[in-house]
Amino acid sequence: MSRVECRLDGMSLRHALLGLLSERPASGYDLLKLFETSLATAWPATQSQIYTELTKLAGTGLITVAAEGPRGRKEYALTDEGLAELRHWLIETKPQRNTRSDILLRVFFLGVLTPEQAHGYLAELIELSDQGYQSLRRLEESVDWDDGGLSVYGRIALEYGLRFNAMRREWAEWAAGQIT
Amino acid sequence: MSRVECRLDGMSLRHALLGLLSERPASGYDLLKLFETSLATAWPATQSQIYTELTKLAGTGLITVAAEGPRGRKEYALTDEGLAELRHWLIETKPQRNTRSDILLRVFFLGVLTPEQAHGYLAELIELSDQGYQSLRRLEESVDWDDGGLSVYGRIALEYGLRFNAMRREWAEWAAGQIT
DNA sequence: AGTCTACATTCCACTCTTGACATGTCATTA
DNA sequence: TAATGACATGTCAAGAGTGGAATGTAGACT
Repeated sequence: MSRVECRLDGMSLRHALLGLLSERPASGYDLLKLFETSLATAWPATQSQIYTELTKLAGTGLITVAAEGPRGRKEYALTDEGLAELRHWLIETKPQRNTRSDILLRVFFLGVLTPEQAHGYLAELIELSDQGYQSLRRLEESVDWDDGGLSVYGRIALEYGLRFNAMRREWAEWAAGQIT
Repeated sequence: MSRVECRLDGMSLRHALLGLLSERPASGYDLLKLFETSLATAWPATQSQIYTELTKLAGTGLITVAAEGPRGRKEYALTDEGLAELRHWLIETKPQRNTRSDILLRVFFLGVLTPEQAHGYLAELIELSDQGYQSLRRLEESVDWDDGGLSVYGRIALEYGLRFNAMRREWAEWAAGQIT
């Protein structure tokens, strides 16, 4: 009740799991698959990370083991406390952390390469952006957009990815033109 | 010479430092300031991280203490080995790591909020993007673009930031329209 | 009956990153 | 001369994230 929880800024993985469980109960394995498909672009996570965090979340009562299945399968479900925590995370305006981009970081130092090599790097970026764009288009076609609550906002997140890749491609083309 | 260096994927901070030192020698303090200004958008780093990494880099011979100054100031300079490592990092096509974005992650779960609250979140994003854009515009005006090698590619990186923030603003406005 | 694939979890060792704490010096200016 | 602010470095604990190894079960197909 009156526990003093010194909530830190990070812990987005925790909230990603709560968010996915807010839709429907799922096992660690299910969640891993969901991360690989829907959340991969926003917040990639590995198997070991997910299972570790699930154990912690169950320990603090934000989720519970709702059912046990065939192969030692544990199906987790969100508790009321967990939903409250998820809402808190979404509403309480946590100043969002700066994103890191090693792609952009490299750009700063392209001056140590020859112009040809720099062009090569930008060409790679263009290809990468194209691939990202195409892969999202394929995802768009394969997903059933009449699904759950994730579908509305999942579609919005996907649009972000499309626009981002398009933007990056155009920028890289422009940048290539800037290098004599 | 024939050391077998099992280079891992990450360690971008290391290369960010090598990159900055490729321009001119600098102290930890100088580098901290450079991170705050030029590299802040691409790869934020804290003081403790920078000093720790500088010590490590000096230990492995990628940089050296070129001079000592007034207040225990140690001026580091890139060695030939360090330059080689920087070039290696830039050229050897390391598949770039996925970026994490808690901003985008939240979007997936806006369904647990009311439409009004979701609109509120998107409005925050619009404001954030505007602020980012304006702040980069101000940086653009304050920087001497006839400076060193960083200026050409620094300008290109800055353009990336401008386009990114503009894209995100437009996307958030579009997204707000998608929510009934 | 044997084999293969998908399902399913746990543990470990390591690096990266953050945020705070701790310490001290030089130059300016009030 | 005393205070202040910019300069300058170092250390530590804890959380976040990576990558791999180890283990085993259920179902489907041959």
